[in-house]
Amino acid sequence: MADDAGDDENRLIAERRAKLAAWRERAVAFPNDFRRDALAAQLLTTYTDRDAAWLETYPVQVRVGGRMMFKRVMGKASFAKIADRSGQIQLFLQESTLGAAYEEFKGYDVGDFLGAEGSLFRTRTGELSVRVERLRLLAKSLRPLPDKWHGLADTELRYRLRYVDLVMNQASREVFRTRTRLMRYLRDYLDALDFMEVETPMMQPIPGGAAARPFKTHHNALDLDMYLRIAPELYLKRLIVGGLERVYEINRNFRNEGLSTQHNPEFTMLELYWAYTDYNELMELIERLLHGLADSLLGSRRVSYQGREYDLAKPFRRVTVEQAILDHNPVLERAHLRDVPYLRAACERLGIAYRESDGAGKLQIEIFEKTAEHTLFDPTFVHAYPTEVSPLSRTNDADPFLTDRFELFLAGRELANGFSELNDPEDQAERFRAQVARKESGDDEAMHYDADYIRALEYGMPPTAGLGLGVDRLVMFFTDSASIRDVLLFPQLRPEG
RNA sequence: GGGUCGGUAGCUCAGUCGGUAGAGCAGCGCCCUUUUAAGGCGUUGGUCGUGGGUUCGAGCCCCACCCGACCCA
Repeated sequence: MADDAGDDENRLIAERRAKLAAWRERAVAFPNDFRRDALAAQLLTTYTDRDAAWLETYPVQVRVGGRMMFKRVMGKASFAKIADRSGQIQLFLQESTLGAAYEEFKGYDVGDFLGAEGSLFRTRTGELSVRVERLRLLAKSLRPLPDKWHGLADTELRYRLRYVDLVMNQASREVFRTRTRLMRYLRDYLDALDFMEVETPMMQPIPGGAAARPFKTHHNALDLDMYLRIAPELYLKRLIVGGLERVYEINRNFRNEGLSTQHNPEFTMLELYWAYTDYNELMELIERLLHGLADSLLGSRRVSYQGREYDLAKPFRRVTVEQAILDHNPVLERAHLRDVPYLRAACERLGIAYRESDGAGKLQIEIFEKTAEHTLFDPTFVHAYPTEVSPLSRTNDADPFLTDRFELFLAGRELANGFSELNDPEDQAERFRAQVARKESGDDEAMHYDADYIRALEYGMPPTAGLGLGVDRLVMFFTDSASIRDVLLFPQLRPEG
């Protein structure tokens, strides 16, 4: 195997290889004819109330299998524990019943996969165990597992050797179980509201739907440059044009940006589009959704995250962008919040770099992000976003400087972004042209002009509201994880040196 | 990109003032038929992240780089 070229073929591995080579001489080394009839946790639960006497009177024969996590040889009898997907159960092995197989067992290593058949009993200390009558080696492990007491603690190794992390760390397995349950809940919730789950292109000729730098790739047969999507938004709204009315997609987006505890180049978003509603209804939807998630995942609406208590049962606070800026910048005056020179001066005081082409809306958002965003711990809907930074959002009827848009902040981070959709094709075309102008002035996160999307809008899109929700951040919150890498099975890391 | 901290045996970690690289677990050998981080006796195992430098002598001091964690931009 390629991975062994120059690998640390140390003595521990060499010893196990020698055992495997010897084992191949006298048996099918990797058999696949053993079948289990029970799981560890299932047995522990089922017989929890059965004492030693009962188990002697009514023998229960079981076949269990799993990875040996523990091995203790005491002369002519031994204990071992095997782990299956449900948990661990102890095996008790005796030379007197196993004969030659007992000698073989003494050569097995922690990490090996075993299949065992026998009857349940309780040890002197009351632990439910299997008195093994037949034992088989199902698969040899060549590499030693980490210390059984300390486990795998090194953060880097936990990410790089996730398979070992999952073997050793119950807490890690639990995070990913919760992640799966959370995604299941999102789907069930939306399906019950008659939403339709769809899949749209991840490879796009024009990357759209967000302000971000894309990954670029190339299709050879078409000789076409393509991009990994930064958002599915423009495709999902084409489906609203097509009459599907309620659609959602849960899948990966790709953004060619830095790595951090909050950012992975590929991350999971839920986007949903809901015709004949507006952004106010989305805020209500997301509040109910978070209630349901808390109830379902934790059984409580009080959530402890990174040492801080959150009460999701309280109504989420609502504040406009401009009010949030004023709250955190007492020196600024409302009357001047849309004056470009005034805002530029404020940016300079705050050490915020800006472009000549930045208007009042863009400058406002820069100030908001620098001064207010990280302070928004309790769930907070910030709404009334400037039109300038919301090229896909519907303009507010009363104040065209603003759009009908909100973002939800939780634990000092953006969690969701929603708005009433811009379904006026002429307004949208104008917004795209403004984005292209920004791009030409050097903003490489500005959007492209998507002519097919304009064409779709020209066929007519019903009034609609749309929401994007960062699933990884949601999982972080509900699993009390500090880093996005803790909730991704295989986070992006630099290649091994 | 900047700052702080870290990288020593398979794993978890010590390593004093610069003076022969250590422990526990795992492994190997022996003893042990109800263990619970079992116990007893013995024992193997090191590119001290990488490359330079200073020094009689570097895990330790200096420089550069690699990888990671955290904070900041």
